[in-house]
Amino acid sequence: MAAEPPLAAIRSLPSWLLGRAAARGRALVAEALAAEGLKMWHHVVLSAVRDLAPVAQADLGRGIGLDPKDLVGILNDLQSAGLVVRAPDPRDRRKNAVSLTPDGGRLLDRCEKAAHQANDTLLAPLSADERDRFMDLLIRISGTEG
Amino acid sequence: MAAEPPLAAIRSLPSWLLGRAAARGRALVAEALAAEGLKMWHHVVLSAVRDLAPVAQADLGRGIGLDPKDLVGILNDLQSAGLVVRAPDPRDRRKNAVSLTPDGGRLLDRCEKAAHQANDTLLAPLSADERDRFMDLLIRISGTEG
DNA sequence: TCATTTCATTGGGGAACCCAACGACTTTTC
DNA sequence: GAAAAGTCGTTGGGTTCCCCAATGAAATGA
Repeated sequence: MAAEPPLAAIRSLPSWLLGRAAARGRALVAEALAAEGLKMWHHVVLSAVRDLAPVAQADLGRGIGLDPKDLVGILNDLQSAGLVVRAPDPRDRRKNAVSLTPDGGRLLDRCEKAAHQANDTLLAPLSADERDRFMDLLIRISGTEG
Repeated sequence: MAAEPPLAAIRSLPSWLLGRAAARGRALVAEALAAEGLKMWHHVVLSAVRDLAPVAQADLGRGIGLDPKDLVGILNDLQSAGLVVRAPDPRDRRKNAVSLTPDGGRLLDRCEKAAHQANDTLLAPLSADERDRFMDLLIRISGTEG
């Protein structure tokens, strides 16, 4: 029963540390993407569209865990900027087939570079070996592999 | 250059996984604390007050990284519920000396139990050894040790 | 004395997250 | 082939977290 330093009760909670680390990561990535004029979700959607195109909005949202409501706004932004196109799906007229434009592909490349740099900064305190280990643990905790 | 599975570009970003894991942790803790009628920040402030009392609001906010503006609202809630008291500091009349009431202490105990259970659920996929390792890495990434 | 700083408080706001309901359209089922 | 049930994109609402600017009161240092 050693005397705990002040604030240890909160600071030693995994959920607390996770929140702080995530906030730091978010801030670093947001700062990096701001140079391209994009938010985090713009980048995420852009990347998912490249991987899945042509894809319906509902499938897109499910793939990245984004609410359909919020996806509408993101796609409006991306389409206005000419990074993405929505085309009616002839096989199912309820659907929009979302695809990447050449401009969107180029911007995505730059975003990925920026995001990777931000993540390098985030993980700077860790060795390469520790980063691998960290990612492995993170994947198992995040519930992403379902 | 093995073909990456779809969505790997985003899902393999540490900042992305960190965000998902933190969201899961937040949800688990929020659910646990809801049984006591408290939000995450109520619990955090309550815990910090116990460790630091009597403490000025500004010091409290700095200790847990909470904006002074938001701290006002949290303390209003806690004081209305009789969990915390604000007393003018005779040595510096600008300050409010915040302290815990007996009720606040009892509720905090219950909150800590609930929060620990939620964190056990969060870390359930990890062995005890891996949890220690994960926490160590997390501390170094979160920028909390400054 | 007076300039600077810190205090608690009020104001506003951006961004991530989630839920309910709608018209248009599809598929299923009788 | 018509009604039922489900899905699509969209619009509406809402909560939580995180940060900045400005105020009046009070302390501090020159």
